[in-house]
Amino acid sequence: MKRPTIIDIAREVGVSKAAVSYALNGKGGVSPETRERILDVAAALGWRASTAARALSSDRAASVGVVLARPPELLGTEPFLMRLVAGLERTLSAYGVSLQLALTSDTETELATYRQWWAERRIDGVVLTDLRTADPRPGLVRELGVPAVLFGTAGPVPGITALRSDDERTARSAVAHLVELGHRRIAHVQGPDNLRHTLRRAAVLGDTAHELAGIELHREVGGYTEDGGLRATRRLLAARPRPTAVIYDNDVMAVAAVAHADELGVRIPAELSVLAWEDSMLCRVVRPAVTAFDHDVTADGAQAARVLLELIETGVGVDGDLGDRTLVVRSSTGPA
Amino acid sequence: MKRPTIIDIAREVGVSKAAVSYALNGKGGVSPETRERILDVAAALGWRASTAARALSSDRAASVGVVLARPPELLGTEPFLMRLVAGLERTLSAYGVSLQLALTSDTETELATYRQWWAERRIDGVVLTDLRTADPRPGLVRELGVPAVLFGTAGPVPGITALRSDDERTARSAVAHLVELGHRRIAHVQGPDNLRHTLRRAAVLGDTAHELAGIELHREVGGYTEDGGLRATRRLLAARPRPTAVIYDNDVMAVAAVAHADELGVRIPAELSVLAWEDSMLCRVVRPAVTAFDHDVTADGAQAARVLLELIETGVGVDGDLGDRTLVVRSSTGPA
DNA sequence: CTGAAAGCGCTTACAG
DNA sequence: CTGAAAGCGCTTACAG
Repeated sequence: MKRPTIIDIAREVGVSKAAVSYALNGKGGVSPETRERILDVAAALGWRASTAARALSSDRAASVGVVLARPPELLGTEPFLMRLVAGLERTLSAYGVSLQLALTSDTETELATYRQWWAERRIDGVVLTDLRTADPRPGLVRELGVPAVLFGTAGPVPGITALRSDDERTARSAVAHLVELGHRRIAHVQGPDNLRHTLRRAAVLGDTAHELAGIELHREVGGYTEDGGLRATRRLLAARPRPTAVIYDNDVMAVAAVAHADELGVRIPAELSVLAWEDSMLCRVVRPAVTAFDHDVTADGAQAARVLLELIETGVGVDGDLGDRTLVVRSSTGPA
Repeated sequence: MKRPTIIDIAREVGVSKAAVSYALNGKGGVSPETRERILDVAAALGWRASTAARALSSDRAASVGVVLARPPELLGTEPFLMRLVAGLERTLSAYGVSLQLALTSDTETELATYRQWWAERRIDGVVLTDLRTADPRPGLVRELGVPAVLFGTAGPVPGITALRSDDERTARSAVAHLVELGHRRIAHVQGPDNLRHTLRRAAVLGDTAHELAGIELHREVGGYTEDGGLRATRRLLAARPRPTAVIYDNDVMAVAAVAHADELGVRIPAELSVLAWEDSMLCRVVRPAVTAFDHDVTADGAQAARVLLELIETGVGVDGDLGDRTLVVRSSTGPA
């Protein structure tokens, strides 16, 4: 019941608590035999360093924070988020670092959370996702001096460690697939307009379509939600000439379109091919099943964790590249 | 950059740091004017108590832990988990308590995590989900003295605070719906055999079926996964006489059956009615859409957080009841 | 009502 | 290689 401290160990072994601390942390200043006895006693007592005490004296919280900023209705729906968290947590826990998780839907709260965590010395660093246009967060973490890793950016970000995702490659793969099927009127239903990577994708898709087939992309904003995706689809189906294929920025919007094809008055894929930027069980269970990009989110999360831990440890962050996406062709895409 | 401490405040205001501490914590021993000046200065400096220091002196980590023990492939798929986390986190953060999250797939690691968190004084309490048969966790938290709340039990658990879910009510609603449609051969595809609530549901469903229609339930173990659900469905379709309706313990298994009805060689609902114990977007987007039980997971999570915080604060935990489930009838259930 | 002091459990220069 | 000591930033009895 009473949790043991290094004083208990010191008493048991008959040395000073400093010696115990040195031994436990693998530093010099203790003879090999003494060290071994100390480690034995510590193990026997089930001792583990109090994070509070360690944090106070070494200024390390042994904890890393993530804020997921998503509208509540999407939190349970997008499998992506939980997989990312899983990847982060697995790696962090292997290094004895714990994960603090917060969920918010507005930027105000998110910023306040970072400030609070840092001021309370709860965390040693953060992972930032979903970089927005005019995003206040990079500025904030720079101001506070919080070690931060940006997850999934288009390119390097001044002063912050970034993990890039190769949107050009994905865009090329998506457009090539549709163009090969004969599509020339292609639309893109994007996520929220204030997310940088969604704008980036729109730009890259536009360029690629132009390059590969000399065509312009029709663009609609869907905002990631079922409802937004549905409304965007209605708008683009009303356009003349009407697109014959759509690239959706996530699984939720693409699947919403497929599930409501009847009400939308469109046959998929006969009249409209549907492709999703993100795969999940949703894409697999609707009919027709949705052609989508698979990728190893958990591995990406693990990489983010490693880069952040290194940044915290050494003070220098190394930019990296997230894993590539692979197109899984299913029945929702067909000849134009 | 330099994070302010109570010493900075004390110096600024011209009082002792004890006075600052009293004022900040709303205790007596400080005159109203002094208190106000202290609070003003603290706010101006952006001061927040170091959780490490506070934890060390008051033995409170201001943090609560949750371990989600699920096979990796289910982590991103079951929306339930993220919603539960969301409910917990919202409430905790309102009280300045943070959430430590760990994801594991085996009991060993899970137990080790609780031990470690407690030994390191990282948490003040835990929420336990998915109580298993012969579950070692209640014994462990009792042994360690960790305040714990059990989420979703059938009844009270000796020595631990429990939040009950009314499975009788849900079972009655499910069976009544199917019986009214004329079904007499009903099957139950349950979750993993080692989960106590899944066994409990099986028992309660069996009793209810007997009571309402004088029938026996066919039982299969599906294990919550797509694949397990599919295999269980194959088995029960091979039975003679064959069931005409199935109650699945979660959305994933029910939806897997609907999505693969063709391969299974069964028409839903004409030949087989399908009902899911848990609702999600998955149930809404497959065709036919799946009749399922909706409930407010986020509210349940919030309740768990409140009960746990109270237990930590006062030392006494008050058992409670989770919210009820409502049957959302869709197209996957029809006349026998 | 207020202040000086000890203590929470570690880490880490600093002398021996 | 080892030990005594200060310090991290709070809280809280304990005297005044």
